[in-house]
Amino acid sequence: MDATPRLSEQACFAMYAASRAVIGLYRPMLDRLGLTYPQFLVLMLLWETDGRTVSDIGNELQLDSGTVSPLLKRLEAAGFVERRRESDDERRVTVHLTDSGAALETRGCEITQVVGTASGMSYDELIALRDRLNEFTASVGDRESASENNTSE
Amino acid sequence: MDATPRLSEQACFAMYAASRAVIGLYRPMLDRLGLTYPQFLVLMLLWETDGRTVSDIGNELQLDSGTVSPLLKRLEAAGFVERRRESDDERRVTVHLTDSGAALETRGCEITQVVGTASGMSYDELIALRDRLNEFTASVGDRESASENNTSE
DNA sequence: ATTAATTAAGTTGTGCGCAACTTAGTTGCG
DNA sequence: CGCAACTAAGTTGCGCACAACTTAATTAAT
Repeated sequence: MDATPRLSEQACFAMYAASRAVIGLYRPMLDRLGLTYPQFLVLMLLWETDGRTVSDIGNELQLDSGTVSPLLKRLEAAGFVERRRESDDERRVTVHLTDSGAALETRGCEITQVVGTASGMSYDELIALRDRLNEFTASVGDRESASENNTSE
Repeated sequence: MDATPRLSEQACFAMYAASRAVIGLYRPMLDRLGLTYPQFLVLMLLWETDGRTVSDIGNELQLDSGTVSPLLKRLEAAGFVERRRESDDERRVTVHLTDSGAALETRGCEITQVVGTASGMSYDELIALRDRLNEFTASVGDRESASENNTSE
């Protein structure tokens, strides 16, 4: 029972594999828009609320500035967003959709629909799976912040 | 109903976030063994069956040679595995645990136990979640191989 | 007002992950 | 045999992820 667990039995590996599989499904569709999956996630956030700060985007995606900053740089180079230094707090940079970035919204929504269909699950099943994963992430997140320092060697 | 979906409502994002969260939980523990999560996965495969080929490992992890080859190179440099050209088919390279690599098995198993506990889910819940994710991955995998060429533009 | 602590964003370095390509060994078919 | 098709592994290039660090602006605390 407590022998070496098989890789195929691991829920963690299943998450890792599922995550890459779904990104792989998005890839050919996003390629045609000139986007990667993380870039697409940023645009989804901005379609919902434009003008977010870099750190807000990082919090939503659970990514740090070392990932988000260069990603936004590429999104700006591609012409989908603009970055503006805020005058009331010069440390802050807000990110704004360009016309070109805003115009992708319709196509982007279609893509999420297609992916949902390809999952082979019903709407309710997807919701249930999502909620389970979010519980898992929350629980794991607590553990991480709890054991900042004390991984007793 | 068909408005722009919120990021927080997306099952795909939940997978992406959960995958990174669990790898983040593994990280400090694996760090102490001098391993990354993908490297740990390779060792799990070899603990189960030693002497696998590079392509077998790639198939199991669903990773291509562009990812696996340099990963194995680093595992070899770290002294956990050895690679051997097979004499019956000179194209094949088999990967073998060193004593040092084999010795990590006990510690490795402990780590998976700890992560299971940190998930905040029961054994049965984890099994159910894993099965759901594997269904999802399988279904998405079919879609990908099906639409190799015909993403009608 | 001065300065220490904090915060926001960005940079650097390493290791994936994957597409596209290369190299070399094997097989198939005339 | 000769050679095209295939296969296994590896290389290159780019975009994440993340740790560790830097820079610059703000706040707090005297």
